[in-house]
Amino acid sequence: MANRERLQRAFYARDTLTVARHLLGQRLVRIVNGQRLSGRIVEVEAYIGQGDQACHAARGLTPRTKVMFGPPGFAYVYFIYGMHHCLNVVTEREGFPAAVLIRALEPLEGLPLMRHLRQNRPDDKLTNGPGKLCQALGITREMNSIDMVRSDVLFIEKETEKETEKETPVPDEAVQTTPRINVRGDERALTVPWRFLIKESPFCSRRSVTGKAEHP
DNA sequence: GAATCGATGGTCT
DNA sequence: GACCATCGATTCT
Repeated sequence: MANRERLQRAFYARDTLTVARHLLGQRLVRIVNGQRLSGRIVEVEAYIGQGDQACHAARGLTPRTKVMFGPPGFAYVYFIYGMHHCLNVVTEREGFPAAVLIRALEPLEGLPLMRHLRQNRPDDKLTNGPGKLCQALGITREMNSIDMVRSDVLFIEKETEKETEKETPVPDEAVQTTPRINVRGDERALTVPWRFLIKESPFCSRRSVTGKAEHP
């Protein structure tokens, strides 16, 4: 297999919505004991600055949110509900707290180990949620503040479409945006369409938001 | 399919 | 002591 190109600092050092949109289709890679575990990113959410009440950094710099105020391309991993971890990638310039939460993957490499880490749940439920994908890839708080541009254990590889050498492997027609899942805050935080997903992917955490289920 | 609820511990007031 | 960017089981329609 050819060596894939990794996403560089400049990719992350942009407007958070742009980064979120273009993370769709890219490949998240985790190396465990020399083994590759990876998945295609199919769902993300943007958390942007102190004006965003749903953003952990809304209340300013604390020990926990410190990474979000740092340079782009670093991992922000937090522990929640006493049992789950969630993975973000820091975006924008140093000093401006923002990040993209990785919410779901389509499993690509290392399925046997992922199944083991996920107690043999069905393949379409291995990584279809932010807590689940961290469990499947063995991502914990120990990886908080890792530089994903330089790390040998956690990084994102560029997926280029063979035919068209566009920046994104996912065309606009395949992308859907919705409000973010399970956030608290003011009206703006609850309604702003900062969740991005690949419409037809069966590996997203949910298909629509409090929406009527279209039934086929 | 949708709504409800318990588990469980770090973070911040 | 309240809150929580979740998950999975249970209990409904």
